[in-house]
Amino acid sequence: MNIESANTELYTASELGEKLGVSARTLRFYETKELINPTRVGNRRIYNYQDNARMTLILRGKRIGFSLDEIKEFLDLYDADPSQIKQIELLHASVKQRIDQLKQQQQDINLTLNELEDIHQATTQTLQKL
Amino acid sequence: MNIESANTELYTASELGEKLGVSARTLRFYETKELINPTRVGNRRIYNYQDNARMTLILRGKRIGFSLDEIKEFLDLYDADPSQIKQIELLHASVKQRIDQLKQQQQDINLTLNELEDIHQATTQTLQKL
DNA sequence: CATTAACTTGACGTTAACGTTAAGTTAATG
DNA sequence: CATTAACTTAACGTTAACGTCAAGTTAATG
Repeated sequence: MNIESANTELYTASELGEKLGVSARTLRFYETKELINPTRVGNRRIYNYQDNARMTLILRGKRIGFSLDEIKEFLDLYDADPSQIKQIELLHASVKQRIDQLKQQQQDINLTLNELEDIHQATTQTLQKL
Repeated sequence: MNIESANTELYTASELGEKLGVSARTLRFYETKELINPTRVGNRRIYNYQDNARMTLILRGKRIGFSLDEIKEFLDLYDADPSQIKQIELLHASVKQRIDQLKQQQQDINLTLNELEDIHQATTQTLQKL
């Protein structure tokens, strides 16, 4: 990375929380769960660009409906050491499982969306006739 | 509905639970939450085809990541009396909200699926080379 | 430099979604 | 018809994901 693109944005807990729409308590909680690990200056937490990115991933996982434990597994996959064959096989299997689960979820969402859009059309028409 | 298509399949709590992959306790719990309302014979619960269908909807909602309260709202929409204009407007608005939320979720899932499929390809290749 | 605002670590409280006994009731069967 | 298997309600237990004080510490500012 060259000097110009060096990313130096830093946040306190409440600042990052504000930016992401979560409480500072939530950030501390995620830290105890080892989902994030902000730098300390003294004993104050400082969140950098990567912490921000990691939190964004976490929140995406939450919107999908994953538990924090599942999200942690997920993140650990990214961090896993790929030099061990056993590790790769585990990774391979668990990634496959996730993919299948998400595809199931896509189907569920599509079914639900279809029904909701039918209802939406019907109500829209009914309201227009008034 | 004619006689031939009359659906007469009936289940006890544990039977339906077995069929759906949930415990009988879960069915009772959902009943206290007013998500389902099986017929009673004496004080034994009997679940019919419609209870089954309703449960299938509920479980789909859960897979999508909705809370039981959200699912109840959702089901109440289907049951809502569409004769009142105020009701229709409420329905219209809340359905729109759900649709938006589900579309956001689709995006989140697509992003996640793309990343996971990249990983899956990589691990597949690595394992094939051995 | 005194004070306030923002931070820190506990620790207890809360809600959701059930699991798990416990203690009694009913249906089925040898 | 006695017993067992499946049911019932009631009540307490558990885990996840934070919220909410409380009590102390540090940074910023008039």
